[in-house]
Amino acid sequence: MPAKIQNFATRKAAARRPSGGLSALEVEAIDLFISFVRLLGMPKSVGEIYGLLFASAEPLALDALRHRLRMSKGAASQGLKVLRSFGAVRTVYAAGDRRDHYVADFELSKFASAFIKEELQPHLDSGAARIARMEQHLDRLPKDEREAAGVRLSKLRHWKQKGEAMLPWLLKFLVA
Amino acid sequence: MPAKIQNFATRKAAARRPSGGLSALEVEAIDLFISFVRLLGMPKSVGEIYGLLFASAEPLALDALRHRLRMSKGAASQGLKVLRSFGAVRTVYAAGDRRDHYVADFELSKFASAFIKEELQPHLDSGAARIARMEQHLDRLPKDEREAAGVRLSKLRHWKQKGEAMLPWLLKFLVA
DNA sequence: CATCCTGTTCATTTATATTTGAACAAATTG
DNA sequence: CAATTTGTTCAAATATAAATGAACAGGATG
Repeated sequence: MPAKIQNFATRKAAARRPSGGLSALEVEAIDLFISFVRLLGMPKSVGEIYGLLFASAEPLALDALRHRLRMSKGAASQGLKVLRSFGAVRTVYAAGDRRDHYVADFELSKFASAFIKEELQPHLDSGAARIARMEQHLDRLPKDEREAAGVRLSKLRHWKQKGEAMLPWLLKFLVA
Repeated sequence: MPAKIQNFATRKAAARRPSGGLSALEVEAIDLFISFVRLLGMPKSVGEIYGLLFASAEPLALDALRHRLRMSKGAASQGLKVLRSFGAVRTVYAAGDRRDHYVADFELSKFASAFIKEELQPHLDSGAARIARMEQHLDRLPKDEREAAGVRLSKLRHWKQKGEAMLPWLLKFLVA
């Protein structure tokens, strides 16, 4: 019986969907978010899912996403997992339906802070550790090479410091 | 005759190069820059080359890079081309040697502004174009859907504005 | 409690990105 | 100007990332 309602809605909307079940507006949104998530190093499927949820007025279940995006079960499940993990997407209750229905959270900052926490911060940390190790090696260098290497190391420390100074600012800027 | 000098230097330094021709310090620098360039979406080979040049006191020719990094001719040539293209590396004159000798430029901002110019800016531009197209589509939507879609579009405009505001600031911060 | 429904996991397949090396071009040398 | 050196390009090979779909787990449903 819910199937009937869904069929009706689907048929009605189909008139505005030239490209295989997606409206022009949806396609633009999906493209936009694909290129956005790729910039952050995430798989395309994550962008597709978020893009469609962003464009959709109603919450969508995993199966609806699957069918409209022509995407495998696995990719949809994984993509939603990622999006849930940093709160870019959340489930809403749908009476009399035990599937999870998803809506997009509109805060850009969800993506930004996930990226900072999962990508930038770890890189800065491992960079700092490496610089520390390089300082150890410096001591064991013959004095003629030590000076040149020391100049380079101080450059690295300067960059690290800059990166560390930037992160909190960036976060504040994007979340605000 | 230059070959003899190089041989001597190579043999002398070999004592401090446990891992196949590279000193511990060099390996750390290379690792550091590999992860840095990967973050910017560049191939690993670019990080290897820059890392070794960064660590080296003397300018290195393409063949020297090739051999020490055990990298193909093609990859070394391509990598240097990329690095040259945004000024992360430059050639220095070496008397009586017709090969190009490369040194690392120490300005982090070279990477940063290349990334902004080649990645961020184009994404922002294409995003802006897409938002404009979406506004066109909006007009052709039935009025009941237009409102919901309008709210979403205004979110997108807000993000775009934020991105555009951030870029100049970011650039200034990193170049300074 | 057997069956159906929903979603997850993961080995395999497919797609994409990177590297290799041989062919080539250009410049230099004797 | 033939031979050599240096570097580039690009088609093919390789390595890496992502998507697929079948097997599975758990929870609802009758």
